[in-house]
Amino acid sequence: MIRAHVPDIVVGRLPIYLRVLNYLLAEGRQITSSQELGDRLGISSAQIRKDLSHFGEFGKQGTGYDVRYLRDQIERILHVDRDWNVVLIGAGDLGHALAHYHRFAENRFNIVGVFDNDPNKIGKPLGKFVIRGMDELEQVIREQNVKMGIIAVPAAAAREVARTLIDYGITALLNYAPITIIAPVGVRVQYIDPVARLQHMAYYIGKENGEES
Amino acid sequence: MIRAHVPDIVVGRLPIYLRVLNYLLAEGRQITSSQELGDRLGISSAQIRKDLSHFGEFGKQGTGYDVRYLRDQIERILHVDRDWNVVLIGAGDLGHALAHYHRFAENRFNIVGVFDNDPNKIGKPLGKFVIRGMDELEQVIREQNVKMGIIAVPAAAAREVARTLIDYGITALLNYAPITIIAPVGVRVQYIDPVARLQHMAYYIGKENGEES
DNA sequence: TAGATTGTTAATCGATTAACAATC
DNA sequence: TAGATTGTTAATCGATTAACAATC
Repeated sequence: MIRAHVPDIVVGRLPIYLRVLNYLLAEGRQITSSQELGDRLGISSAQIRKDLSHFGEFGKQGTGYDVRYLRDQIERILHVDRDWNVVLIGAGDLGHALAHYHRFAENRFNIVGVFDNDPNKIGKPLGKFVIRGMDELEQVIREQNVKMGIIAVPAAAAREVARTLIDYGITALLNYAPITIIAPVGVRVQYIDPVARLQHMAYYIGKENGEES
Repeated sequence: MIRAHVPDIVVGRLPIYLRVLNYLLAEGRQITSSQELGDRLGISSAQIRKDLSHFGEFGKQGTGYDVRYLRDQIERILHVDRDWNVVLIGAGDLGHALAHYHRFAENRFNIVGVFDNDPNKIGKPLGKFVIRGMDELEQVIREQNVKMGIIAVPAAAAREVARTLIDYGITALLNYAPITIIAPVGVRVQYIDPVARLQHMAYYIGKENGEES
């Protein structure tokens, strides 16, 4: 049965399923089960079966799932069975690490340009890239049909960068700056904030050290 | 009224509230409201009031919240009104960026050591640190009362690193490697996976480009 | 006082889990 | 066939929202 509307939280788990399936494949496994996947991910088998049921039927009763088939299906569902071009804005330390991060290309997210507004950086090499000025951004986005952008600039510049990217047609933003981006409908934003994650965990550690909140 | 049990999802939003309160403070604002906070964060004012109600009463009817007071209270609740020592494992590109990431120290998360198992890296400088061997890890954790660890090693090494950190008494892991860590109770794990985030968004972009799932 | 906004309750909405018929 | 595991239903659990009395 195919879904009317898939909860976003379910979509967000598919990349994790994809990852564990790729590991199973690398181990040479041909068949798996919702139980095994759940054990590896620390979630219930029921949740995995329920999540998958939003998209179709992928297993066989009594047997389980063909690892490669399920992997391929999830890639198709997520639309990651193709290349995606991505622009990276910000050529500081973070931009440097992201420009070198091999997992993007391994997963078919191809960075097609690194941009910065610092005249001292423009024209300089960064890994296999040459840092470009923001004046070239629109052209690259349009010519390479870029839909995804990574924001790796300081907080003070991030809102303006987001606005520019959206103006130029970007509809998915991965934002490393510690600001909330209020985007128009049709534009997705995901946040990466390691400080917020540490703060989240600090709540629990502090508690266990015997203090009330 | 003080809570029996605060949902984890509520705790996870406190760092975001903290962030916007700090921005308001930097703008010189003295008073705010759940409405204003919600507008800035793209969530409902009701949710903010409900979230805060798990921890006490922080506002005044008819007036709103004192920005500084609420900020201080949330810092106290999250236990981020103090320094936390953190170890960083992995001195590759990612470790390099993290070692330079000023927001950790600005938010009182102090990296007290950078570790790697590569003999060619051990002893080399990395920003203000000197890369140390894994044999020094236990001593640093115990002497500096470290409870938090950041994992920035390749996937193949990450599980073993996590196990070691937990053995040495770490109870909060920020994991950048694309693996799931099954940790014992009392140990928290947070994940940073930019590829998973891009894949999550690819689902929606692909759809809008006119394809079924 | 009049106006505004909180804190809280109750209703709604949504996600997870348990259980099991279907079936490989 | 017997055993195993899926896909799905219904029940449970939890989170969000709406509404408003309390009150500054």
